[in-house]
This record gives sequence, C-alpha cells and structure tokens, in this order.
Amino acid sequence: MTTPARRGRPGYDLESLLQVAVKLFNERGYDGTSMEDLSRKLGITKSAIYHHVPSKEELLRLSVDRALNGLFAVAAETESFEGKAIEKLEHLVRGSVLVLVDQLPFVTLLLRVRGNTKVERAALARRRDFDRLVTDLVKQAETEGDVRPDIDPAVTARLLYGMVNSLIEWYRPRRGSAGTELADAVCKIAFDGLRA
Amino acid sequence: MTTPARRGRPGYDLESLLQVAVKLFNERGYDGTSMEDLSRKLGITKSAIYHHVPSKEELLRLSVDRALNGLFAVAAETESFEGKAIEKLEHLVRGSVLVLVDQLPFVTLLLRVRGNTKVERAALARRRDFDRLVTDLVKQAETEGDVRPDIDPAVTARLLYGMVNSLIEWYRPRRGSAGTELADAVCKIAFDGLRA
DNA sequence: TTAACAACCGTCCATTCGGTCAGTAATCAG
DNA sequence: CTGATTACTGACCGAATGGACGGTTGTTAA
Repeated sequence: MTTPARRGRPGYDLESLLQVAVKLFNERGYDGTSMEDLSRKLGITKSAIYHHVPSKEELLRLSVDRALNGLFAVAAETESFEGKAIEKLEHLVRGSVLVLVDQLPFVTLLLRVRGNTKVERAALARRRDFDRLVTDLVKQAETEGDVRPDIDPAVTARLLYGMVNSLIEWYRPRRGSAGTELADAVCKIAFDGLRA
Repeated sequence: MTTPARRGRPGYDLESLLQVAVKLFNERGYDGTSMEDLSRKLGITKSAIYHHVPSKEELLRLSVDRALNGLFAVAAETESFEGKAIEKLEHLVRGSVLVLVDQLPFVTLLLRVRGNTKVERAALARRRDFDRLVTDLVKQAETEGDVRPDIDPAVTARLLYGMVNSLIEWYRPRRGSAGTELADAVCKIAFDGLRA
C-alpha cells in the first residue's frame, strides 16, 4: 500500500513537480531559471506546468512557506520548553539543523530570497521574526550568565545562525547519515569552539 | 589634489559605474537586475553603459575578481608566515573578515554566484581553491593538537568559513567602526565558543 | 462502456531582455 | 578656435520571457 492509487492520467502532480522545480531553482537561481528550462527538465511542455500552478512565483511561495513552517514549528516547540535559555537555544539550533537537513532544497531557496516581489518580501519578514526570536534567546542566556558577555548578543546570534544556515552551501544528504551527527558538530563548534 | 582632473566630458567612469552596478546586483540579485534597471539607477541610458563595459557579464567578472584577489592576497600573506597552523588559521580568518568588510559588495556578489556561465564557473573554481587552502590549514592544526579532533576537519573548516561568510548577510559598514572589532568577535566565537 | 478526472500539447502574445550603431555633447590642452 | 578625449543619446534588433487558451490523451471508478 505504498501507492494511494491516484485517479486520472499519470504524470506529475503538484508535489512531484515542486520537487523538480525547487531543485532546479537552487542550481541556477530562481531568476536564472526560466519556465522553459523547467519544462525541459520535467520532460513536459511549458504550458503543462501552468495546469499545476498558476504562476512561477507560486512555486517560490510554496517552497519558502514550507521551509518557514518547518522552522517555526521548531521555534514553537522550543518556546513550550522548561529550562534555562541556553538549553532552549541549543534545542532550537539542533531543531533548525534537522529541519535544514530534512527540507534542504526548500530552506536553501528561502535563504536566497532577495525581496524583489511581494512573495519574497513576505518571506523575508517571516525570516526576520525568526531571527528576532533567536536574538532574544541569546540575550536571555547572557543575562543568565551562560553566554559570554564580551560580545553583543545580536552579533552572537547572527554568527551562530550564520554558521547554521551556511550548511546549505555544502551539506548534501547521504543515505544512512542522520542529521543528528551534523547537529552535534554544529553545537560543539558553536558553543565550545573549534579549539582542542 | 583630491581630483586627478580627468579629461573629457564628465560623468561615470568604469569605476564609479561598477560601484553602482554591484550595489544593485546585491539588492536584487544579478539575474534579477536588468541593464535597464541599472541604467535607471545610474540616470543614464542603457546604451551609455555599453560605452564603459562590453557586456553585463563583464561587470560580474570585474566584481568577483576584485573579491577573489583580495582573499588570495590574504592567503598568500598567511602562507609566508612562520608559526603553528592554528596561528596561521586565525590570521587567515582575521584577514578574510577585513577583506570582507573592506570589499563588502564585491565579496557579497562573489558568494552568491551559482555557476550558470563561464565567468561564474571560473569564480567558483577559484573559491574552491581558497576553501581547500582553509581545509588544509585546519587539518594541519588538528595534527598539531590545536584543533578538536572529534570533528572532521573538513566540516570544521566549512562551519568556520560559513560563519565568516555569513557576515555579508547582515554586516553594514558604519562610520568609525573598524573591522578589527568584528574580526575579534568572529575569532572569539569560532575558536572558543559562545559559552561563558 | 462510459463518464469523470487529471495531465498534457501546440499555438499564440505582449513585454522584456541583452546588445548594436551612428551620431551628439561636454570638457580640456594647445 | 581647434582637435583630441571622453561620456552619452535614441532608435532599433532578434531572441527569450512569463503566461493564456482551447483542445487532446490516458487512467480509473461505476
């Protein structure tokens, strides 16, 4: 029962199309990918794409929303936690890395949005909300004495998530490799430094 | 003698034009910026741009080359150093941050290149050379016992420069703020961690 | 067998794209 | 004034872009 037995003519549905689209967008950039490029990659005509999705931008919206929903789910989980701020922070970082690994193509697209259109600006706004959440957590952890006080918490937060987000530049999922190991590595370096 | 007294009709020269172009490319993305967008921002016609530069791609080439030259200059300086690998590494990181701050728009553009054209692929190739240099340095520092051995040096190197490169996402130069303070912060967090 | 359903094709369109070219305008040295 | 030097304009081009639209093909449930 792996197949739910879809009705109608077989082919792409929105989900399978989105997978291909996001991958291509990440390879060539959203603006650098034309709908014809995409249609060629899919093996169908350009007009067939518009049966599944009303516009190119909608593909972008679906992708970035998926990434953002994943990140905010982790954030919500974190906030319902009991304990010190630094523990919450570590939980948030671990969760973020897991979302990033799990939804790699979508998060990748999200982190490259520039703000040229309404859709992109909305995504940037939600990203800023998330960043503020991280910064607040770092600030709190600092007042609790668990984060070094010699660096501006806002800077610390940005460096921390700069490191986390940079995973999209090189991490590629391999069969059997769990994201938890990667999360471990990130937390070790970020919290305790790379020195022996 | 601030003005070298240029001959001919006043207006943009290649350098001043490049400044505006790179800034706009960073705001909207290279592919997302048309030559007409650029001409509007410059206040001249599109064809006037082609008096200064033979193609759009040449603007990109000039920019990324400037960034890469800056980074490789620091790398060369680092290699001529005496001392332990971890000291070289810290010097390289500091130098990279300074180049990044100094040539922010150019480095920003470089770090967003996707590899769609020959120019972009050439830039990516030089970036890979630089990354390999960093990785080798981390490896050596690990065998010398100065970098934690519980994480793959390649991963450590990438997380380290992920943090460094993430500066382009939020750092904006302010009058009177030296890049050295920022380099300090980066080195503290990266080498010793954010924990108190 | 048939009707509903879902995916797809070919053609067309207005606009925008990067780029060309022949001529013009402003500055400075002599 | 003249001529060299440099910056710029306006009209234009072929190709590519995102998207519209009416019709077609293949699959499943009844």
